[in-house]
Amino acid sequence: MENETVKETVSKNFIEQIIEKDLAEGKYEEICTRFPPEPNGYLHIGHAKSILLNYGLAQKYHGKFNMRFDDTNPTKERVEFVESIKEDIKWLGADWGDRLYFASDYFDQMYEAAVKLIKKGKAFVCDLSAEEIREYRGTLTEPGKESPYRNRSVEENLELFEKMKNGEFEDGTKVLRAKIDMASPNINMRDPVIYRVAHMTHHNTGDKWCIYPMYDFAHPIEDAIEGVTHSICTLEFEYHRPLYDWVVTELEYPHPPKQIEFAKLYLTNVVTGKRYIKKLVEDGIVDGWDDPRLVSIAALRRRGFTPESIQKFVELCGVSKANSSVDYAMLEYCIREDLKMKAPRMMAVLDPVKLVIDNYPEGQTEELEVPNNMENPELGSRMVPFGKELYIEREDFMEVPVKKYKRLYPGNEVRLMNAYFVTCTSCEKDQDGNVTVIHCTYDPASKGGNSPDGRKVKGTIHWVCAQTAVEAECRLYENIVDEEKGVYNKEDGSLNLNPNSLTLMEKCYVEPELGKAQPYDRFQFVRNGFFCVDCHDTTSEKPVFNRIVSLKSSFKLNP
RNA sequence: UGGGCUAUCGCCAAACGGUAAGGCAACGGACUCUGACUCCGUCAUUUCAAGGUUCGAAUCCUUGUAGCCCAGCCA
Repeated sequence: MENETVKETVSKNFIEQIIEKDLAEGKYEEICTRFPPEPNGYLHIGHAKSILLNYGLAQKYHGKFNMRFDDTNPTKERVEFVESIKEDIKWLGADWGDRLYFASDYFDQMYEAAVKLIKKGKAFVCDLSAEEIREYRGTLTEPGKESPYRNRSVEENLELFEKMKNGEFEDGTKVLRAKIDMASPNINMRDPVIYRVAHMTHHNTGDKWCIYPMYDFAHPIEDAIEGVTHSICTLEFEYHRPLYDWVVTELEYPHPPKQIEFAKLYLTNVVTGKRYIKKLVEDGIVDGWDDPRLVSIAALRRRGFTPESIQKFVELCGVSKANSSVDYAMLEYCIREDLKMKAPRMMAVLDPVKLVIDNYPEGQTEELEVPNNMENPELGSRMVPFGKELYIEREDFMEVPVKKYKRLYPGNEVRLMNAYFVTCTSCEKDQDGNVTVIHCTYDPASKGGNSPDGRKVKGTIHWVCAQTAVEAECRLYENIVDEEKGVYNKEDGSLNLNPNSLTLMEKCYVEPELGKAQPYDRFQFVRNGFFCVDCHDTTSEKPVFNRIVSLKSSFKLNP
């Protein structure tokens, strides 16, 4: 509700500057952007940048945002992907309203556009094979040769193209090419193929067509038909822009759209890129497209990231034309920032060891009221059971403390969070020297976590009551930091390690309240990080928590 | 070696000829019932390099250097 216009003076990115200039010059009355994925895979964090950028621009300048499936190549596309893409975009918060389109719905218009080019003498049917076309194209340093079919008459081209459409030719035997310039230094302009024959069932148009337009021809037409004003795409299409412009010019669209390119988003230490994620999935290195170790939108969602955190992240990354790789720490910052006030702060012991309070009455239990989020009273409070035997984090006890250690060690007094002060008296160990039980005494006067005599303790540790604790499984994902060799080996194309290392903590104890948590519920586990209930393993008796992100710590137990 | 694009702190990224924003990370310190959070402080005399123009250059000019992209009937 509040319009805290503290709005930091965020500088405008270069696309916003272009749009504002166009608007100021009256070039367009209203802008229109679009997100045009090919339904050939799942969306990932990189797409989020494009989606949120296009959607955000439309919002900011009170324009329109189109959702369009660029489904011009049936060999790669599946309906399964169009559904997942729609779901992911909705989840991210981009609302296309009723502006959902399919490039395949424009096939008739594209066909007519091709006929128009033929009639203008700007396109011709070519009989060269794929290999021959490649040979004729020339190289990066040498100009190409003109196709022997380049000078067919308009009538012949028209007739041949119609026959292509009617299925009279086999796949690969004929293509329609734009007639531009075989000597152009820009290879994209060397009579590019704009229509190919492919006898294949399309997910949307079925068997109606056996010829399909190429991206370079189809895309500008799609944009023009929809009234897109700013067609924002990634850098690799920059060199295609002359062709984009050629198409809209030759087709004589009254208000041609304009292509603008920006740099893709890369994240350090993770696998971005549809191709590589796909490979990890297909090779069985991960469980599926939504394996929480991935950075696909589905995976981030399952891991527990919020749409808000991703919006914030994309906003923070900015938009430019410089290839760059954003530090994963930035994403972590965004999710911590978002969940800090929203998530209840609960107690869970991931690596438990038993703590016995020797002077606590045998058989006694009590319930303590604990605030759900000390910094956000709106989240209320809960009752947490307490008893003689508790579990605490193994890490919170050291028989021989290291310097500066302020948690539990023989003789030291600490606070059990929101409960009592306890002083460690001794510990029991097994034959291997592992601590099995820690003994302590408590100060009944310190109930609630403060001593009436005003004495202070240095450390506060978290705990769960052994008798009422719920067993759970926690999955810790640790991002690989300072790992310069990365995940993908460019030399041999191999993927040598997971984007995040995974540690399974199978015997965790959580407070009873957490046992009731539902999929997607998010919590901060005191001193451990932010966790989210996994949405998959609902069959399991034990709740499963995915760690979204750990908490920062300036104290290292093992330096 | 043809063409297109890009170079500003460890990582993103502003600055549009007027004297290098901001965020992340890092590092100090304060605070703390989470070694978290919060708070305060430090962090580019210099913008890939070298020349030049100018009272004045990250911005303009020259010449280099490095990286990315393009030779699919993929998008």
